[in-house]
Amino acid sequence: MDLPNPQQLRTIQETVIGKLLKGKESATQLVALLKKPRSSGDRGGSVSAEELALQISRSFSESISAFGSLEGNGICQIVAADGVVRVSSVDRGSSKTSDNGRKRLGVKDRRGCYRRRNVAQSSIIVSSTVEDGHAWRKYGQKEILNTTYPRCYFRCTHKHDQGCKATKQVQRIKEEPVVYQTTYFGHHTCSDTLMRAPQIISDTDPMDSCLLSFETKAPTRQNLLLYPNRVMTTATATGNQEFKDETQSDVSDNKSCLDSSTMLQNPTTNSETSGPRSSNVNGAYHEEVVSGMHSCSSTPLQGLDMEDFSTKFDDLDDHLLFGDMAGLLPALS
DNA sequence: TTTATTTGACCCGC
DNA sequence: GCGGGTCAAATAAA
Repeated sequence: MDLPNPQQLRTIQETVIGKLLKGKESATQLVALLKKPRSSGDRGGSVSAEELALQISRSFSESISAFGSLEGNGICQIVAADGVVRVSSVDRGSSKTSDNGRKRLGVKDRRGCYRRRNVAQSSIIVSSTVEDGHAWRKYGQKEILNTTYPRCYFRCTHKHDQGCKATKQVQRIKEEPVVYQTTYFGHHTCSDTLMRAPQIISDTDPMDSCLLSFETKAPTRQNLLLYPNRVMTTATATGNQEFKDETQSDVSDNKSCLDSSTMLQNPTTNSETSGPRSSNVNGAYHEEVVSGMHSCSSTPLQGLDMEDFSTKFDDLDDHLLFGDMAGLLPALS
Protein backbone atom coordinates (compact mmCIF):
# COMPACT_ATOMS: atom_id res chain seq x y z
CA MET A 1 0.00 0.00 0.00
CA ASP A 2 1.48 3.31 -1.04
CA LEU A 3 1.38 5.92 1.64
CA PRO A 4 1.55 9.59 0.87
CA ASN A 5 4.75 11.25 1.83
CA PRO A 6 4.80 13.97 4.50
CA GLN A 7 4.67 16.69 1.91
CA GLN A 8 1.57 15.21 0.33
CA LEU A 9 -0.03 14.84 3.72
CA ARG A 10 0.74 18.41 4.52
CA THR A 11 -0.79 19.53 1.27
CA ILE A 12 -3.92 17.52 1.93
CA GLN A 13 -4.07 18.84 5.43
CA GLU A 14 -3.78 22.41 4.30
CA THR A 15 -6.39 21.85 1.65
CA VAL A 16 -8.86 20.34 4.05
CA ILE A 17 -8.30 22.95 6.70
CA GLY A 18 -8.81 25.66 4.15
CA LYS A 19 -12.01 24.10 2.93
CA LEU A 20 -13.31 23.58 6.41
CA LEU A 21 -12.50 27.09 7.46
CA LYS A 22 -14.27 28.36 4.41
CA GLY A 23 -17.26 26.22 5.22
CA LYS A 24 -17.23 27.37 8.79
CA GLU A 25 -17.13 30.96 7.69
CA SER A 26 -20.06 30.38 5.39
CA ALA A 27 -21.94 28.64 8.16
CA THR A 28 -21.34 31.57 10.44
CA GLN A 29 -22.65 33.93 7.83
CA LEU A 30 -25.65 31.71 7.28
CA VAL A 31 -26.39 31.66 10.97
CA ALA A 32 -26.27 35.42 11.11
CA LEU A 33 -28.49 35.54 8.10
CA LEU A 34 -31.03 33.17 9.57
CA LYS A 35 -31.14 35.11 12.79
CA LYS A 36 -32.44 38.10 10.95
CA PRO A 37 -36.20 38.35 11.22
CA ARG A 38 -37.95 37.30 8.08
CA SER A 39 -40.08 40.39 8.21
CA SER A 40 -37.06 42.53 7.65
CA GLY A 41 -37.31 41.60 4.03
CA ASP A 42 -33.57 41.51 3.72
CA ARG A 43 -32.32 38.13 4.73
CA GLY A 44 -29.78 37.93 2.09
CA GLY A 45 -27.72 41.02 2.11
CA SER A 46 -25.04 40.55 -0.44
CA VAL A 47 -25.14 36.76 -0.18
CA SER A 48 -28.26 34.66 -0.10
CA ALA A 49 -28.88 31.90 2.38
CA GLU A 50 -29.03 29.48 -0.49
CA GLU A 51 -25.68 30.56 -1.73
CA LEU A 52 -24.15 30.25 1.72
CA ALA A 53 -25.60 26.82 2.19
CA LEU A 54 -24.20 25.76 -1.15
CA GLN A 55 -20.81 27.06 -0.12
CA ILE A 56 -21.01 25.01 3.04
CA SER A 57 -22.02 21.97 1.10
CA ARG A 58 -19.17 22.56 -1.29
CA SER A 59 -16.72 22.83 1.58
CA PHE A 60 -17.92 19.52 2.86
CA SER A 61 -17.60 17.93 -0.52
CA GLU A 62 -14.14 19.21 -1.15
CA SER A 63 -12.95 18.36 2.32
CA ILE A 64 -14.29 14.87 2.05
CA SER A 65 -12.74 14.53 -1.36
CA ALA A 66 -9.43 15.53 0.13
CA PHE A 67 -9.91 13.03 2.89
CA GLY A 68 -10.85 10.58 0.23
CA SER A 69 -7.33 10.74 -1.06
CA LEU A 70 -6.22 9.58 2.35
CA GLU A 71 -8.83 6.91 2.26
CA GLY A 72 -7.47 5.77 -1.05
CA ASN A 73 -4.14 5.38 0.62
CA GLY A 74 -5.63 3.35 3.38
CA ILE A 75 -5.03 5.98 5.99
CA CYS A 76 -8.62 6.56 6.84
CA GLN A 77 -12.14 5.81 5.84
CA ILE A 78 -14.91 8.32 5.61
CA VAL A 79 -18.49 7.56 6.34
CA ALA A 80 -21.53 9.73 6.37
CA ALA A 81 -24.44 8.09 8.01
CA ASP A 82 -27.10 8.97 10.48
CA GLY A 83 -26.32 12.55 9.91
CA VAL A 84 -22.80 12.33 11.12
CA VAL A 85 -19.59 12.43 9.18
CA ARG A 86 -17.23 9.83 10.47
CA VAL A 87 -13.57 9.60 9.76
CA SER A 88 -11.94 6.38 10.70
CA SER A 89 -8.35 5.48 10.65
CA VAL A 90 -7.73 2.05 9.32
CA ASP A 91 -6.63 -0.61 11.67
CA ARG A 92 -3.67 -2.28 10.13
CA GLY A 93 -3.24 -4.62 13.00
CA SER A 94 -3.92 -8.23 12.66
CA SER A 95 -7.18 -9.57 13.80
CA LYS A 96 -7.44 -12.45 16.08
CA THR A 97 -10.17 -14.58 17.26
CA SER A 98 -11.07 -14.97 20.85
CA ASP A 99 -12.22 -17.80 22.90
CA ASN A 100 -15.96 -17.78 23.03
CA GLY A 101 -16.26 -21.09 24.65
CA ARG A 102 -16.01 -20.04 28.23
CA LYS A 103 -18.52 -21.49 30.55
CA ARG A 104 -21.57 -19.38 31.14
CA LEU A 105 -21.91 -18.44 34.72
CA GLY A 106 -25.06 -17.72 36.61
CA VAL A 107 -26.20 -14.12 36.62
CA LYS A 108 -25.13 -13.70 40.19
CA ASP A 109 -21.68 -14.94 39.36
CA ARG A 110 -21.10 -13.03 36.21
CA ARG A 111 -19.91 -9.80 37.72
CA GLY A 112 -16.87 -8.65 35.93
CA CYS A 113 -17.51 -11.07 33.13
CA TYR A 114 -16.48 -9.48 29.89
CA ARG A 115 -14.23 -9.74 26.96
CA ARG A 116 -11.69 -7.04 26.73
CA ARG A 117 -12.55 -4.54 24.09
CA ASN A 118 -10.51 -4.10 21.03
CA VAL A 119 -9.45 -0.48 21.01
CA ALA A 120 -9.29 -0.66 17.27
CA GLN A 121 -13.06 -0.82 17.21
CA SER A 122 -13.50 2.23 19.27
CA SER A 123 -14.00 5.83 18.43
CA ILE A 124 -12.06 8.30 20.48
CA ILE A 125 -13.13 11.87 20.85
CA VAL A 126 -11.16 14.40 22.77
CA SER A 127 -13.41 17.22 23.71
CA SER A 128 -14.06 19.93 26.19
CA THR A 129 -17.39 18.32 26.84
CA VAL A 130 -18.84 14.87 27.21
CA GLU A 131 -22.24 15.79 25.89
CA ASP A 132 -23.38 14.14 22.71
CA GLY A 133 -27.14 14.05 22.80
CA HIS A 134 -27.69 10.48 23.81
CA ALA A 135 -28.98 9.17 27.07
CA TRP A 136 -26.35 7.28 29.01
CA ARG A 137 -26.29 5.54 32.31
CA LYS A 138 -23.13 5.33 34.27
CA TYR A 139 -22.36 1.84 35.41
CA GLY A 140 -18.89 2.13 36.72
CA GLN A 141 -15.89 4.22 37.54
CA LYS A 142 -12.37 3.11 38.00
CA GLU A 143 -8.99 4.47 38.75
CA ILE A 144 -6.72 3.74 35.85
CA LEU A 145 -3.03 3.28 36.18
CA ASN A 146 -0.93 6.30 35.26
CA THR A 147 -3.92 8.54 34.95
CA THR A 148 -4.81 11.46 37.13
CA TYR A 149 -8.54 11.08 36.89
CA PRO A 150 -10.76 8.02 37.11
CA ARG A 151 -12.33 6.54 34.02
CA CYS A 152 -16.10 6.51 33.95
CA TYR A 153 -18.08 3.82 32.21
CA PHE A 154 -21.41 4.45 30.55
CA ARG A 155 -23.89 2.29 28.75
CA CYS A 156 -26.90 3.32 26.73
CA THR A 157 -29.95 3.97 28.87
CA HIS A 158 -31.88 1.69 26.52
CA LYS A 159 -29.62 -1.27 27.04
CA HIS A 160 -32.30 -3.25 28.79
CA ASP A 161 -35.50 -2.03 27.19
CA GLN A 162 -34.20 -2.00 23.64
CA GLY A 163 -31.06 -4.01 23.86
CA CYS A 164 -28.89 -1.14 22.76
CA LYS A 165 -25.27 -2.11 23.21
CA ALA A 166 -23.58 1.22 22.83
CA THR A 167 -21.16 2.04 25.59
CA LYS A 168 -18.61 4.67 26.18
CA GLN A 169 -15.78 5.48 28.49
CA VAL A 170 -15.05 9.00 29.59
CA GLN A 171 -11.82 10.07 31.09
CA ARG A 172 -10.79 13.52 32.05
CA ILE A 173 -7.31 14.05 30.77
CA LYS A 174 -6.59 17.65 31.39
CA GLU A 175 -7.23 20.09 34.18
CA GLU A 176 -7.12 23.42 32.48
CA PRO A 177 -8.57 23.76 29.97
CA VAL A 178 -10.71 20.83 30.94
CA VAL A 179 -10.47 18.13 28.33
CA TYR A 180 -12.20 14.79 28.28
CA GLN A 181 -11.39 11.79 26.20
CA THR A 182 -14.47 9.84 25.30
CA THR A 183 -14.15 6.42 23.80
CA TYR A 184 -17.22 4.95 22.16
CA PHE A 185 -17.86 1.27 21.69
CA GLY A 186 -20.69 -0.19 19.72
CA HIS A 187 -23.48 1.50 17.84
CA HIS A 188 -26.76 2.67 19.19
CA THR A 189 -29.42 0.25 18.10
CA CYS A 190 -32.07 1.91 20.20
CA SER A 191 -34.72 4.15 18.76
CA ASP A 192 -33.69 6.94 20.99
CA THR A 193 -35.83 9.42 19.16
CA LEU A 194 -35.88 11.93 21.96
CA MET A 195 -32.18 12.13 21.75
CA ARG A 196 -32.07 12.63 18.06
CA ALA A 197 -31.36 15.98 16.66
CA PRO A 198 -34.45 17.97 15.94
CA GLN A 199 -33.83 19.68 12.69
CA ILE A 200 -34.81 23.27 12.41
CA ILE A 201 -35.74 23.69 8.84
CA SER A 202 -37.76 26.43 7.38
CA ASP A 203 -40.89 25.13 5.79
CA THR A 204 -40.56 27.58 2.99
CA ASP A 205 -36.90 27.79 2.64
CA PRO A 206 -35.57 26.36 -0.60
CA MET A 207 -32.64 25.01 1.37
CA ASP A 208 -34.73 22.33 2.93
CA SER A 209 -32.90 19.74 1.00
CA CYS A 210 -29.69 20.73 2.68
CA LEU A 211 -31.04 19.66 6.05
CA LEU A 212 -29.15 22.02 8.22
CA SER A 213 -29.49 20.84 11.75
CA PHE A 214 -28.92 23.42 14.41
CA GLU A 215 -29.66 21.36 17.42
CA THR A 216 -28.22 18.05 18.30
CA LYS A 217 -30.13 16.89 21.27
CA ALA A 218 -33.42 16.96 22.97
CA PRO A 219 -33.92 17.92 26.54
CA THR A 220 -33.34 15.52 29.30
CA ARG A 221 -32.09 16.04 32.74
CA GLN A 222 -28.73 14.93 31.56
CA ASN A 223 -28.69 16.70 28.29
CA LEU A 224 -29.33 20.30 29.09
CA LEU A 225 -25.82 21.27 28.38
CA LEU A 226 -24.35 22.48 25.20
CA TYR A 227 -21.78 20.80 23.09
CA PRO A 228 -18.80 23.00 23.18
CA ASN A 229 -16.36 22.64 20.39
CA ARG A 230 -14.62 19.40 20.33
CA VAL A 231 -11.01 20.12 20.19
CA MET A 232 -9.80 17.06 18.45
CA THR A 233 -11.01 13.79 17.21
CA THR A 234 -9.08 10.72 16.52
CA ALA A 235 -10.65 7.56 15.41
CA THR A 236 -9.64 4.04 15.15
CA ALA A 237 -10.97 1.42 13.05
CA THR A 238 -12.84 -1.62 12.22
CA GLY A 239 -12.09 -4.97 10.94
CA ASN A 240 -11.88 -7.53 13.64
CA GLN A 241 -14.82 -8.02 15.89
CA GLU A 242 -13.80 -8.94 19.33
CA PHE A 243 -16.65 -7.65 21.40
CA LYS A 244 -19.14 -9.87 23.00
CA ASP A 245 -21.61 -8.87 20.36
CA GLU A 246 -21.52 -5.15 20.02
CA THR A 247 -21.32 -4.19 16.43
CA GLN A 248 -22.59 -0.70 16.17
CA SER A 249 -22.08 2.62 17.75
CA ASP A 250 -22.91 6.21 17.67
CA VAL A 251 -21.47 9.32 19.08
CA SER A 252 -23.13 10.26 22.26
CA ASP A 253 -22.54 11.62 25.61
CA ASN A 254 -23.32 12.23 29.20
CA LYS A 255 -22.18 14.67 31.76
CA SER A 256 -22.37 12.70 34.91
CA CYS A 257 -19.35 11.58 36.85
CA LEU A 258 -17.27 14.35 35.54
CA ASP A 259 -16.69 17.78 36.78
CA SER A 260 -20.12 19.29 36.83
CA SER A 261 -18.79 22.76 37.26
CA THR A 262 -17.02 22.36 34.00
CA MET A 263 -20.12 21.23 32.26
CA LEU A 264 -22.02 24.20 33.50
CA GLN A 265 -19.67 26.45 31.70
CA ASN A 266 -21.69 25.74 28.65
CA PRO A 267 -25.34 26.11 29.44
CA THR A 268 -27.70 25.64 26.60
CA THR A 269 -31.27 26.18 25.79
CA ASN A 270 -33.72 23.73 24.51
CA SER A 271 -34.83 24.31 20.98
CA GLU A 272 -38.04 22.45 21.54
CA THR A 273 -39.10 24.70 24.33
CA SER A 274 -37.44 27.93 23.60
CA GLY A 275 -37.37 28.03 19.86
CA PRO A 276 -34.31 28.82 17.81
CA ARG A 277 -31.29 29.22 19.93
CA SER A 278 -30.01 32.65 20.43
CA SER A 279 -26.41 33.53 20.26
CA ASN A 280 -24.47 31.50 22.71
CA VAL A 281 -21.52 32.00 24.94
CA ASN A 282 -18.01 31.89 23.62
CA GLY A 283 -19.24 31.46 20.11
CA ALA A 284 -20.15 27.93 20.94
CA TYR A 285 -23.29 28.31 18.98
CA HIS A 286 -21.40 28.76 15.82
CA GLU A 287 -19.35 25.75 16.56
CA GLU A 288 -22.43 23.74 17.18
CA VAL A 289 -24.00 24.90 14.00
CA VAL A 290 -20.98 23.78 12.12
CA SER A 291 -21.09 20.46 13.86
CA GLY A 292 -24.75 20.23 13.12
CA MET A 293 -24.08 20.48 9.44
CA HIS A 294 -23.59 16.77 9.43
CA SER A 295 -27.06 16.33 8.06
CA CYS A 296 -25.93 17.21 4.60
CA SER A 297 -25.07 13.57 4.25
CA SER A 298 -28.50 13.29 2.77
CA THR A 299 -27.54 15.68 0.06
CA PRO A 300 -25.67 14.29 -2.88
CA LEU A 301 -22.28 15.80 -2.73
CA GLN A 302 -19.96 16.44 -5.53
CA GLY A 303 -18.40 13.23 -6.57
CA LEU A 304 -19.39 11.44 -3.42
CA ASP A 305 -22.35 9.27 -2.80
CA MET A 306 -22.73 9.53 0.91
CA GLU A 307 -25.30 6.80 1.05
CA ASP A 308 -22.81 4.52 -0.55
CA PHE A 309 -20.36 5.38 2.13
CA SER A 310 -22.94 4.73 4.73
CA THR A 311 -23.78 1.35 3.36
CA LYS A 312 -20.27 0.36 2.61
CA PHE A 313 -18.89 1.19 6.00
CA ASP A 314 -21.91 0.84 8.13
CA ASP A 315 -20.04 -1.07 10.74
CA LEU A 316 -17.72 1.77 11.41
CA ASP A 317 -18.41 3.59 14.56
CA ASP A 318 -16.00 6.41 14.41
CA HIS A 319 -17.57 9.77 14.25
CA LEU A 320 -16.18 13.05 13.41
CA LEU A 321 -18.22 16.14 13.63
CA PHE A 322 -17.45 18.85 11.19
CA GLY A 323 -16.07 21.10 13.84
CA ASP A 324 -13.57 18.47 14.79
CA MET A 325 -12.01 17.99 11.46
CA ALA A 326 -9.42 20.68 11.63
CA GLY A 327 -8.28 19.25 14.90
CA LEU A 328 -8.03 15.82 13.45
CA LEU A 329 -5.83 16.72 10.59
CA PRO A 330 -2.60 17.21 12.46
CA ALA A 331 -3.12 13.83 14.00
CA LEU A 332 -3.33 12.25 10.59
CA SER A 333 -0.01 13.66 9.58
C1' DT B 1 -41.72 4.99 44.57
C1' DT B 2 -38.85 5.15 40.77
C1' DT B 3 -34.65 6.07 38.63
C1' DA B 4 -29.83 7.12 38.62
C1' DT B 5 -25.26 6.95 40.74
C1' DT B 6 -21.67 5.09 43.64
C1' DT B 7 -18.64 1.65 44.81
C1' DG B 8 -16.67 -2.76 46.05
C1' DA B 9 -16.49 -7.28 44.19
C1' DC B 10 -15.75 -10.26 40.59
C1' DC B 11 -13.65 -12.12 36.57
C1' DC B 12 -11.12 -11.94 32.19
C1' DG B 13 -7.25 -10.71 29.16
C1' DC B 14 -2.64 -9.74 28.93
C1' DG C 1 -0.56 -11.41 39.12
C1' DC C 2 -2.09 -7.05 37.63
C1' DG C 3 -5.00 -3.96 35.39
C1' DG C 4 -9.27 -3.06 33.48
C1' DG C 5 -14.42 -3.77 32.37
C1' DT C 6 -18.78 -5.06 34.26
C1' DC C 7 -22.09 -6.35 37.74
C1' DA C 8 -25.19 -5.40 41.30
C1' DA C 9 -26.21 -3.99 46.14
C1' DA C 10 -26.42 0.15 48.57
C1' DT C 11 -27.34 4.80 48.47
C1' DA C 12 -28.93 9.22 46.73
C1' DA C 13 -31.85 12.04 44.11
C1' DA C 14 -36.07 13.27 41.76
